Amino acid sequence: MKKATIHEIARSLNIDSSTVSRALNDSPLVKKATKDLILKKAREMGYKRNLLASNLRRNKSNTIGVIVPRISRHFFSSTIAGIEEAAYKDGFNVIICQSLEQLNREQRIVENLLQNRVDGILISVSMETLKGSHLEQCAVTDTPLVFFDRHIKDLPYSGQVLIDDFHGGFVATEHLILKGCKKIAHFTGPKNLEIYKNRLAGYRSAMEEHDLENNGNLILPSSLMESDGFKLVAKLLDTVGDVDGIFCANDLVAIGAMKGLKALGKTIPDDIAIVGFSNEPISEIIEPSLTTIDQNGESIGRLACEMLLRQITRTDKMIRNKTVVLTPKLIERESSNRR
Amino acid sequence: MKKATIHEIARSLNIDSSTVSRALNDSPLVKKATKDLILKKAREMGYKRNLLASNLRRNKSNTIGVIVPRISRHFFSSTIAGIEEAAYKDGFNVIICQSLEQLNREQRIVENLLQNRVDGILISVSMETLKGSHLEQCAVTDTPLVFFDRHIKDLPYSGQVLIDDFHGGFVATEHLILKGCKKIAHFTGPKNLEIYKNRLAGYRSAMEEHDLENNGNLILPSSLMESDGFKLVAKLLDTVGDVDGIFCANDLVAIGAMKGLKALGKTIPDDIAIVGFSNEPISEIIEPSLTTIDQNGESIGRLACEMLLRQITRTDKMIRNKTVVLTPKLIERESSNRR
DNA sequence: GCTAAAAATACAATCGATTGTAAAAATATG
DNA sequence: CATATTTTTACAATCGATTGTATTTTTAGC
Repeated sequence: MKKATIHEIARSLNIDSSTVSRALNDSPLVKKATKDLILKKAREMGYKRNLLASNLRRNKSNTIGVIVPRISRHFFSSTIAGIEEAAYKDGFNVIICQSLEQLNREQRIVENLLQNRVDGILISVSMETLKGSHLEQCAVTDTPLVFFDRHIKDLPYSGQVLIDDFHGGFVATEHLILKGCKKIAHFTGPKNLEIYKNRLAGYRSAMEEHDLENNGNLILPSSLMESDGFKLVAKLLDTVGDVDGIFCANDLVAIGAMKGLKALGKTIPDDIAIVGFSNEPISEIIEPSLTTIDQNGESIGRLACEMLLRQITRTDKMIRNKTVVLTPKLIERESSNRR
Repeated sequence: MKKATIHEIARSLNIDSSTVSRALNDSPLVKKATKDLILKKAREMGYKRNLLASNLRRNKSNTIGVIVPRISRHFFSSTIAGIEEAAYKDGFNVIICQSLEQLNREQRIVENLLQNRVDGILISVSMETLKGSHLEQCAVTDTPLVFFDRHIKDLPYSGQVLIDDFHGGFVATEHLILKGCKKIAHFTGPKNLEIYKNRLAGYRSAMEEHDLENNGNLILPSSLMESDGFKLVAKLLDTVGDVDGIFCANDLVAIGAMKGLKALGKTIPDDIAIVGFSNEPISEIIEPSLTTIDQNGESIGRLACEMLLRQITRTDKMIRNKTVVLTPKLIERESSNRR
């Protein structure tokens, strides 16, 4: 069977391949009659443009790479939805990759995307990503890079779309305070990630503003797994007896905590009220339903993608180090609804 | 700044680019000393192989495309985990795409993957996919294709890795029967998809084998959304009063049904027992926890990918129309635990 | 030290599409 | 009808890497 390249088409019509190429790209340099002829023949021969060749020649792939820790996390799959929407609108393709929270996977992915000459990269870094040496390659190859949500500092050539985690942490904590909680603990995330540092800072700020104790005993580190939440409540109640509220760095930990508390015979929210973070779908379904902070993943994804596309098709000079911050919002549910 | 191609490296070392290429590919045709020299220079110049050019020339991309309805569905993200594991082992890259249950998106994705010259495609089709005309392109371009889970019939050139949905439906239904249910309804999925037809057939078979009524009133079609389950229970209890068990085609519908039943004042499992399908993580967390059927997504993904890779690197002739069937297993939880 | 064999490198074509420019064909102008 | 102008098509280089073959260099053997 023939391969069906523009050259095959050209040969079979006894014309030049450059004319075929132009016809297939609907160039005004080719007259209507010839175009029709070529298009018909192309269809007939089952022609399929070879994007490798085309991209190589044009030095442009019309493709952006997206790197997230895990596609199964609801927050990330909604950012991806937003990204794909924005990308599709401008005729760009999206390659989705997951680092599975591993730095070495993230490095391999970046390397591969750059080798495949994507036009730009959107990334939400892994928990293991402390610095961006592997991302500097993007600057070297002049590939625009935009962080969303989980970012790292000090990469001046990139843009970022973030949510105001400080505000989220503040609002979550203050909500518990307003519900009457006096001794509120915080289960935090990996301390190398800015977002968790900021949620923690928001917690601290709210506690201080209301003159509540927030010492080390009340702040327990987790690695964001459900099992962490389960174990941490036991530890917490062991060291600090009279906790009446917990703000968790994400919903999974919050759910683990709820299960742990139930196992310890505590009732939610009356003994201890809980607030999570992320508004995972499960937070609405469990019982009691979980009060949480919604981040609007789709907007984040859309905005990040739009920013990236602006850099790719930059009319003006490179827009460096631009930051957009979105404000998350509290979703009140039963887990904090104290009488 | 220079582009850093093999030609740049060659020029700066005053040797030929073919030698550089061979050195970078660790060919035995280049002696150690030159290799070292070239590698050093390449690193120094920040060389990055252009995979577009390489793949074009080699006519091979070392990449497979994966198409799933939605990456956020737990079952699919676990198949993807299995796929990536198997692909990585053989040095293949994976491009993940989601059809979002839309045929036209699925078509665009297939087209794009083929244009990008992936070495093979793994697909679990959308709900709208009734026939495989867009997939026939794979045969035309000689691109191996393997279905997993959601497949369509009559595409003889492809392989498939399925689960025994008939058995799953049978086991789920029989479980309810053994738990003492007499009038069991089934909320089914889109009837164009084989898997839902098979689950339904399994349900029917179990009911018949135990001489239980299974007429049309008991079989209600859903489009697999939580909201469907919620609405369907009301409808069901309206038309058929004394239902005491429901087997749902997936977990989401089951959860909707549970919520609907609670809203109607029914208790689970005592008034009505429920069984879902898929073992989504949420099924373990809700209360009562949901009895369901586990499909072992990771194995499916791994096996499908291995089958595809075998076709890509086919030693023997094309293995066509091979089918592997996995047996799903029942996970007993509270939603069916009648006294 | 000289030829034969082996090792290392250079040359050149190729993958498929794109694109600037030259050439040819069609049309317009006087 | 001859020339100028415009349209259409052909030629040829290019993107960056790979690879079969030819050539040169090195090593071996005597």
